[in-house]
Amino acid sequence: MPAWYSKGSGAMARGRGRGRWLLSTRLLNVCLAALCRGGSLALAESVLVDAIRLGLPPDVVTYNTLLAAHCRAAGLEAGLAVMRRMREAGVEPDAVTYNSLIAGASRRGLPIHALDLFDEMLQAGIAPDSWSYNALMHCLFRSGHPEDAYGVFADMAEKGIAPCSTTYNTLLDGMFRAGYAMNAYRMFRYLQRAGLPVGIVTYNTMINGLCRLGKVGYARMVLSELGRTDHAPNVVTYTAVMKCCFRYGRFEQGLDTFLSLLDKGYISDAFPYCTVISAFVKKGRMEEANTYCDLMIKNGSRLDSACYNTLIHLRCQEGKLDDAFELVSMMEDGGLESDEYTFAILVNGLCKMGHIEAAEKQLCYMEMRGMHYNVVAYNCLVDALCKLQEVDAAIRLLQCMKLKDDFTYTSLVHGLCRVGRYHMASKFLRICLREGNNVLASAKRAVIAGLRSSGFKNDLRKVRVALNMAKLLRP
DNA sequence: GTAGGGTTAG
Repeated sequence: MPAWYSKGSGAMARGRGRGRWLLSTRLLNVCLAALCRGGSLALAESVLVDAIRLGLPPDVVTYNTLLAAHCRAAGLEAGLAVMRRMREAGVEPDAVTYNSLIAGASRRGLPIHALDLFDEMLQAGIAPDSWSYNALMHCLFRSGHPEDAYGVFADMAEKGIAPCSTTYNTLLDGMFRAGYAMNAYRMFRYLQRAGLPVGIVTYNTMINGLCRLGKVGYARMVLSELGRTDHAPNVVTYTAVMKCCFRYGRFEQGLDTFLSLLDKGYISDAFPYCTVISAFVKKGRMEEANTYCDLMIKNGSRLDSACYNTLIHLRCQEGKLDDAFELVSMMEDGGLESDEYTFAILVNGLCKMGHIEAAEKQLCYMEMRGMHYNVVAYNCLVDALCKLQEVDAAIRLLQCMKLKDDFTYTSLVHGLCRVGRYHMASKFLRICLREGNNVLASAKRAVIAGLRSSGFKNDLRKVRVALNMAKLLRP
């Protein structure tokens, strides 16, 4: 050992040594974070292998970075695999590790997993921070458990963890999703009055929530209020506005919004492209949809599963099923999972091309993969059977569906009316109303007109009573 | 490492 090293300054030298390692691990982490952000996960993994080979020790931040990226790209399982790897390497998970996993569970709509992870965290003696509570609350709201989400908020207050702007924004978003638009609106006003944090995310949450629930007048008001503040509207604001235009039949206005974003170079990711592509697909303007697909790909931002779903939907609607399935393989080979949207899009595409058996197989495959019950995919098949006048097959399918909604019954009621089975249609309409569901006004009109023309007076009376009852009971 | 915008069916 050289004299300068041992000469009374061992601690300092070791300290300096440790400092050097810290710096290098930090550099490694920065490098991995950049690679993960750019979507080069495989490269990030190989950099980690090289670092370990060079004797550079990865720390908890290294693993947390990789874990978050894997979780985002391939789901919770992939994140859990990284946690196992870090434990094997002797690095113990911390609050950040668990927060990322809970966020991963949230993205996949897995509230039970999120709750289990939160418990596991407590068991391991890792104190949850405000991010843990925010992520858990977010997961519960998004998966349709608003009461439990409020419970988490109360728990947070009880533990003395101060809510931050994210907490309030998550609450606002959750209220909208649970259908409590007015409560959200009141809370927004309360935040303003009380001087609590109200930023661009808050405004965007309000505008989007109001638009989604059809309260376009209120949304306009909040948007013009935003114009009078110091907060600049951003690409998120405009994407929400665009979507609202498309939804309420103002196609040209939506397209103009998109084009001005494009013109000013504001489009930094694929979100606005997906909105405008699917609006073109809905209009049947496939050529323009393809033009913007090319632009989106050329734009160079990483394509995630929602982008792939948009492209797959376009191919399906063009009748190019082989290309659509090719895209599914491409996304899965790239480490992205197909999700409930992918399956609904495929089932819909198969039905549209008349491949009913293949659509049924796709539904079975979905169950085999252990995916969540997919009401949209089932509705596509119900609708296709009705359109083919196979209403008995549609009824059989409906009877084994775990969950039915307005779409299910609208398709069936329309289908039954189309083949002149008005008595059966009125029966299902009443079942639907009794279950708290509803059908489109056009379906109600079809049943009433049919019953009237074929002289089913008793059924007509029962349907009218049921419709009036439902109207009284609805908020 | 958490919050806001995008993708499916009548």
